Amino acid sequence: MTSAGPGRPRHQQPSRPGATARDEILDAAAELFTTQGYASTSTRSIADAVGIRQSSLYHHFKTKDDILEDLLDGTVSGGLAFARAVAAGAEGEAAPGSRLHAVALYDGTQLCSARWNLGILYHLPEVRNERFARFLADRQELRGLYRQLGGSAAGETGMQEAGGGDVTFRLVESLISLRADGLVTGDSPLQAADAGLVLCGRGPELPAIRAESAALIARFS
Amino acid sequence: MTSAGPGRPRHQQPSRPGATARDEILDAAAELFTTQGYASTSTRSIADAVGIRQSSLYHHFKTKDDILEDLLDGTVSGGLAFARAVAAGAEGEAAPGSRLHAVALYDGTQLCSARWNLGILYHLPEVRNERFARFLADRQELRGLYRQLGGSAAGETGMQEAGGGDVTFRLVESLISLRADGLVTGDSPLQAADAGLVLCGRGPELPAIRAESAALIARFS
DNA sequence: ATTATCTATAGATCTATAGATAATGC
DNA sequence: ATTATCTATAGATCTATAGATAATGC
Repeated sequence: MTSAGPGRPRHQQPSRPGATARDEILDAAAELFTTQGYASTSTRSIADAVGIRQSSLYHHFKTKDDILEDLLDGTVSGGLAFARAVAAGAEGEAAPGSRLHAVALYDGTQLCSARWNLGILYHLPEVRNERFARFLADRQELRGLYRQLGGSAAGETGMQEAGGGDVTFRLVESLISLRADGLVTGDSPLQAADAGLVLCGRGPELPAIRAESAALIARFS
Repeated sequence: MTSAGPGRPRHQQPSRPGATARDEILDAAAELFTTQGYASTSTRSIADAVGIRQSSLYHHFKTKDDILEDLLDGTVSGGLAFARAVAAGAEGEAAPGSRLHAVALYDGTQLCSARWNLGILYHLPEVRNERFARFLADRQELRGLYRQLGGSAAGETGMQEAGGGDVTFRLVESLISLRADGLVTGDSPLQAADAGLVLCGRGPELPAIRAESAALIARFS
C-alpha cells in the first residue's frame, strides 16, 4: 500500500501511480471517464479499478461529481498559472507575439502529454453547470488571456485582428480532438502555436518568436 | 397529431418539428443529448419531451444507441456529400483553395446553424465504438477530403504544407466548442474558412477565393 | 391485418448512507 | 481516537420486453 496512514490494509496492491489512495482514485477515474464517458462510468467500476469497494470511495470524495471537479480543476490550473505569469511579465521583456506563442505551446504540450486526455471532458454538457464554476471561470480567464495577448500581437493583415488570440485558443484546444482521434505527433503543439501566430499576422517573424517563446517557457515553468 | 398513420392517437399534441413521430423523437433526443449529455438522458425523459410513454420509443428505435446513431449520421452526411461533389468537380472548374474554402464554409455554416449543436456528440468517448462505425468512417472520409484539398491548395510558406487541410478541418470543428460556449457570431464560419486558407499560404488571394467559394456553394448545394 | 400507442413489469443496475471492524498513533 | 477500509442495504432509477388496446385501411 502506497499510502502510509492507518486503517485496514488494502486487499490488492495498487498498480496505479499516486502517493495516496485519493490519487489512485483520481487516476482510475481519469482513465475511465476519458475512455467510457463520465455518466457511463459507475462508482463501482472506479473502485474496481483501484482495488477497493465501491462504498470506500465515499471516504475520499463526497460525491461522484467531486471527483470530476477535481480532475477538471487540475487540467486548467497549470496552464492558467503559466499564462498569468507570462502575461504579467514586464513590458520590454518579450514581444506580445512571443508571449502568445509560449502560452499556446505550454498549454498544447500539456494537453497532448498529460497521462489521460482529460480535455475531452471540457465538452461534456454536464460540465456547463454551476457545480463546476471554478473550472469554467478558470478556462474563461485563460481564453481571455489568449485574446488579450492576441490583440497586442496582431499585425495589420485584416481579419486577423478580430480574433487571432481566440483562434489560437481554439487551435490549441483542437489538440484534444486530435488526440482523441489518435493523430497527435510530437510536432502537434508547436504547429498549433505557430498557426496561431501566423493568423495574428506574425508569420514572417516566426523564427524569432519561436526562440523568444522557448526562453519564456524555460523561465516561467 | 402530425403523423397520419393508424394507431391510437397521442395524448398530447406535438410541439416538436418533424413530420413523423420518429422525427419528433429525434428532435427531442437531440435537444436532451446536447444539453444534458447522452448517458445522463434517460429514455423516459425523451419520451416525456415528446409526450408519449417511455416504452413507446421502442416501437420506433430498437435501442437508445440507435437514436444516437441516427443523429450522428445526419450531422456528417450533408457536409460529406458536399465535399465529395466539390472535390470530384472538373479540374479547371475551381482552384483547390476555393474548393477547400467552400467545403469549410459549408460545413461550418451547417455546424453553427443546425437546430441543435449535435457536434458536441463527436467528442463522446462512447462514440469511439464499432457501434458507430458508419459515422466514424464518414467523418474520417471528410477529414481526408480536407487534407487532400489542403495539400493541393498549399502555398510555399513552409510548415503549412504539412497540414493546412487538417488544420482547416480542426478550425471548422472548433466551431462546435465555440457554439457550446455561446460565442458563435454570423461571421464565425467564414472566419474559420478564411483562417484555413491563410494557413495554406493563400492569404493574399482570399478575395478571389471567397468569390469562387461562394459560387461553388451556390452551385452544389 | 397493420400500426401505434398503452400498462405493467422483470431484472439489472447505480449512488450514497449506516454501522462494524481493523490498524495505527497518542 | 483517528483513519481507512469493509459489509449490507435503502431507494431510486434505467432499459427493454410482453402483451393488451384502439384506430385505421383493406
